[in-house]
Amino acid sequence: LQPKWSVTLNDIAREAGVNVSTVSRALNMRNGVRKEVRDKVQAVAKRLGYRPNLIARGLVTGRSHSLGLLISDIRNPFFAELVRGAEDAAHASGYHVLLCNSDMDPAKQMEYFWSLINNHVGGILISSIAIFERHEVDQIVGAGVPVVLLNRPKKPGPFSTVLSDNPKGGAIAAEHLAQLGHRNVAVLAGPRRHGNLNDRVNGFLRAFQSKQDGRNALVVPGVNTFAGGYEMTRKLIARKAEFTAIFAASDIIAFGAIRALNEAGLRIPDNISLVGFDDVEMAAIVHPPLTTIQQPKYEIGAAAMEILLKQADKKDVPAEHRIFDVKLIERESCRKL
Amino acid sequence: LQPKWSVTLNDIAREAGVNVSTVSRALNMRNGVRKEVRDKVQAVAKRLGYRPNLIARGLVTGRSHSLGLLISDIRNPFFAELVRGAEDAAHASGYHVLLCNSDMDPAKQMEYFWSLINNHVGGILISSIAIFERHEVDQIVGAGVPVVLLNRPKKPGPFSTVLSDNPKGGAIAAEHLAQLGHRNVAVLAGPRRHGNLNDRVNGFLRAFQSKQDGRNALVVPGVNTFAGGYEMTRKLIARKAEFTAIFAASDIIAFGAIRALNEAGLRIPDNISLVGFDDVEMAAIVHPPLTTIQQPKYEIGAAAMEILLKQADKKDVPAEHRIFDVKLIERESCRKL
DNA sequence: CTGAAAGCGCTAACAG
DNA sequence: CTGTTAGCGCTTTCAG
Repeated sequence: LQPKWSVTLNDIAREAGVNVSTVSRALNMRNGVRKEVRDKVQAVAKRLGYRPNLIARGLVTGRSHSLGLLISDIRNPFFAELVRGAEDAAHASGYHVLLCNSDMDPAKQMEYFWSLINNHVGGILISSIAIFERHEVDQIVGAGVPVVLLNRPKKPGPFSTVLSDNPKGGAIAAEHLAQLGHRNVAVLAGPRRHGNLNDRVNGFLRAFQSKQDGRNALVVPGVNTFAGGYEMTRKLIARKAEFTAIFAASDIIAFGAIRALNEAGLRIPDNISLVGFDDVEMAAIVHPPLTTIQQPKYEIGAAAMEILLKQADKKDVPAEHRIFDVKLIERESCRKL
Repeated sequence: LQPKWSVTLNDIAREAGVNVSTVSRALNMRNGVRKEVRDKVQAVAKRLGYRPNLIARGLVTGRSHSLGLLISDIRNPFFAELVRGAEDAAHASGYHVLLCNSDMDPAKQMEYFWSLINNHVGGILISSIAIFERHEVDQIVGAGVPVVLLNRPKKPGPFSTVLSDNPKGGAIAAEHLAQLGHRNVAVLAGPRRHGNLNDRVNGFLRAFQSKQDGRNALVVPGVNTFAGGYEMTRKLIARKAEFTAIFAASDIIAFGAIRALNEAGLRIPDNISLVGFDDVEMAAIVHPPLTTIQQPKYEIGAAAMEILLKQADKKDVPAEHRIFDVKLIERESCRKL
């Protein structure tokens, strides 16, 4: 049907008997074009099925139409929710998102970062690992692209941050378990260097041990996945640790714990109480329905993207910081001792 | 630190005292450059912190470095798994993926499609809706970009397809339920025009009703989400339909059904047996663990992407078709009548 | 209001 | 082997 792969401004210009620049102006609705020729140009464009090449446009304007989304694994439902919020916000502003899964691997993360830079994204949303090395921070800053971090507390510096009140969430979980009479609790902490998760367990520990009446928290590190939660719990059981409750630093870890507990013949909450963190959709339908700390995942993703959009393709927009509140969702995975 | 935003081939050329084209050749490791100057150029590039502008390169080579991923909702764990497979495959070939959530909305889908075209992606993987209108097919073909479909059976035509054997999966589910003695089963079918889901229920219906001994299947349409499964099941209960088992066309629908059943005081599998489709990770840990049809989601995504990569930025590569096998995973959500 | 020309950063002929 | 030139498709001066 079409001889050429795609039709360009030049094709329209020739067909309409005007100059390319006029076509450009006409199509971009700039004023400074007689209505008469503008209509004609637009008619020709339509007839030829013109599609603007945004890549070419971006090259000259210096503005991109895409943002990077650097997370650890989209299969984690927490990230799926977050990414959806971010994508919706980006789409509303006419931007695309490039999805990158780093698996918490610092090398892979930096590789993706530079690759995004090479593709001239307007900004990058990062939620893939907790802590950057100093030289990594320097590199990122040097790249000159706006960055929003979703995994570390606000810090003076060039990066915007948005996150939920993780320490408070941990504290709420501790209060809850303490109130139910639990004195020995295992905390499934996740990776040692994971900012959000660490904040949660630190918040938990501080609150739980504040009252010095023989409370005991046993923290076990691991991977922030279903398999990770499963493994941590199995280890716990194998080593015959004494505990009546578990605080999992994320729901996905809690789900793994449920599986391990079930396999070991331990019943929730009869033998072991369990509280998670995130309140992903599935938390309500696992068995038993999981008591957990809720944080607004979609909103966090959307808010982060909105900040990024403000900064994208601009310079010297100041960093911005937002913290979202958390709350306890009581379901059926905890019992009074 | 750097006065300019980013360093270009020109900067290197000036600094190294050679021509841009020489720099280009040297950096791209093309032969035809004396080792001596190549080393010098590369040294300068490194010192200046050169980053190739892939956007500009793409403009001249006509090749892109990104592919579109057009799905309905990343929050659906099935898609998350699929997307992860696709992204890994793309990344292995140096491509990025643009994630688009269409929510099964045909208009939104076409909007995304054109937007991807305007951004000159090398190909598009579509799994967001079942059936295209004729004019939509024409548009997509006319856009001249390779497309792999994940949601409709192989058809003679320009589109590659990869999917699992949905009819067989449905049939297996039917056999299983029939063998357990169920005669009245409700099937939670999902959207009427959803290719994969329709194939599953048709496969189910054909197998279930083949033996003419008074078997009865009641199919109820709805949305392919957790909320959708919940709603369909509530409707079923409200209308006091008679059934001893449910076949849900997807796990996510099954999860919604579990919630509705629980709320209604119906126990699984004591009162109602339930079988799903997909075998997402959560299927193993909901209560009770869900009997379901397994399909290789990650592999499907990866295979689709590999086909797309073969076709990306090339023309006249023939369409390719792959079908993946499915199998029954027996867990604890069904009982013998 | 419109055309001509320059150029974004890069590659790809074509000469030398 | 290397420099010169042209041009990808588009926007944006700058003249007219």
